[in-house]
Amino acid sequence: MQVVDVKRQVLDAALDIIATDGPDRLSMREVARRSGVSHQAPYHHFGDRAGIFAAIATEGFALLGARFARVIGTESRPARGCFEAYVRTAIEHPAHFRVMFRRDLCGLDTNDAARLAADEAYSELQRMVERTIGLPSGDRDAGTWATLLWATAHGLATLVVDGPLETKLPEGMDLDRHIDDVITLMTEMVESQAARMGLTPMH
Amino acid sequence: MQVVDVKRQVLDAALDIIATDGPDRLSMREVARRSGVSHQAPYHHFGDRAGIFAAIATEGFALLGARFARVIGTESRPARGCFEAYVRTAIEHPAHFRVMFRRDLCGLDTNDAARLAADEAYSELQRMVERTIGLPSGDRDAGTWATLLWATAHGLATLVVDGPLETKLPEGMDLDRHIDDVITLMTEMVESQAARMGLTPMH
DNA sequence: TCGTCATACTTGACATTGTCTAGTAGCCTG
DNA sequence: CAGGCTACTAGACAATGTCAAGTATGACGA
Repeated sequence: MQVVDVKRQVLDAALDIIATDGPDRLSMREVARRSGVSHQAPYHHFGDRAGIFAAIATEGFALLGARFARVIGTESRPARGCFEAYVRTAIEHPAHFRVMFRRDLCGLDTNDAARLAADEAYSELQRMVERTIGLPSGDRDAGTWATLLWATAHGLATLVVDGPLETKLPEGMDLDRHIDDVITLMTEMVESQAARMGLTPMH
Repeated sequence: MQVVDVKRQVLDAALDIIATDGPDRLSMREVARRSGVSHQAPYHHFGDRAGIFAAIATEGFALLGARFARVIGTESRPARGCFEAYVRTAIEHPAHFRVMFRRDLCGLDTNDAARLAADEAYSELQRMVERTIGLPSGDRDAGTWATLLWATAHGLATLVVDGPLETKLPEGMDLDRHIDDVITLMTEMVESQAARMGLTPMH
């Protein structure tokens, strides 16, 4: 029996480094040092550097997917819920978010677990879009809508997490409020455009 | 007189590495090797690793700014032109784009030249938004619109350049065509929403 | 013509890194 | 108690970012 869960501890140390210094500054030896184990212990659990990032990405996609699932169950306006889930996950778990879409870091092309988790979250997203827009997934336009909503949510989350938005904020303006305004505007547009196109989103 | 412009050559070698292997795999010694100079020559021109990234970011923002300026002069529907300029710059200069918004890489907070170029491009973007939406820059909503359009363009460009979009494409669908569809949909929505709000975008 | 000074490099050294190889200590199963 | 598995530790290696110190070349003022 182990006194502590080394694997979890290594992961948390990694998340800590990523959150403060960025993923590029993460070194295997540093996480080992912070976890109080030898410089090879992390390799045992994660294989290599990319393995740690893959594990973090997997965890991140699980968080996002769970949030989506919750929204589908409760939210009366899925478009709003969709945006909020995406952006809030990014804000609450910036270290995860910074890694999740970086294929170069976590070897998303070769790591099956990470790709599977990403696919899972994307399916959830697509289901949200179908609900929001009222188009069957087979429809050609469904893909266009999905990409548009995904791009907006992803762009907003990226701009917030990476920082450029904060510096461009009109003075005296609260960031959370601003994000809320943007989401509201987009939601309004999406809903009335869908209505104009004769689609029947479930409210 | 130098036979070749070492600085330019180093920059091109760096761009080449970034485009094929990603920014994280860029090593100072490798660019030096490819440029046929000593491992310290790049340091002379760029100070440190972040200096190379900052130079690339500066170049990227200049490219983007120039494209924006051109659109403002010619395009009759600025919203469309804005999106296309952003996304096409990203597609045509993926190595630049991958670096431009990575503060952690290029030390955007400390490097004045890079920040200046970014601000310049952002001002251009803001001017585009004002033209598109027909709101004076002082208006509280102008900031909301600016962020929304920026986020959508940025998200779309990111999803394209980083790859996830291509793998999620409906089968038999052309990527360029798909991007065009997404931009068309968003442009339509933006224009009719602006009209509904009683704004007078210049066409 | 000479000394000075800046520019554009080169060479050498050092600590730190990712990762390979080779262990070892404890536990479970037969 | 033998054999094998898990969870590590220890040592070594090439490659990296960067500091420090050198050198060659050209411009410029006295």
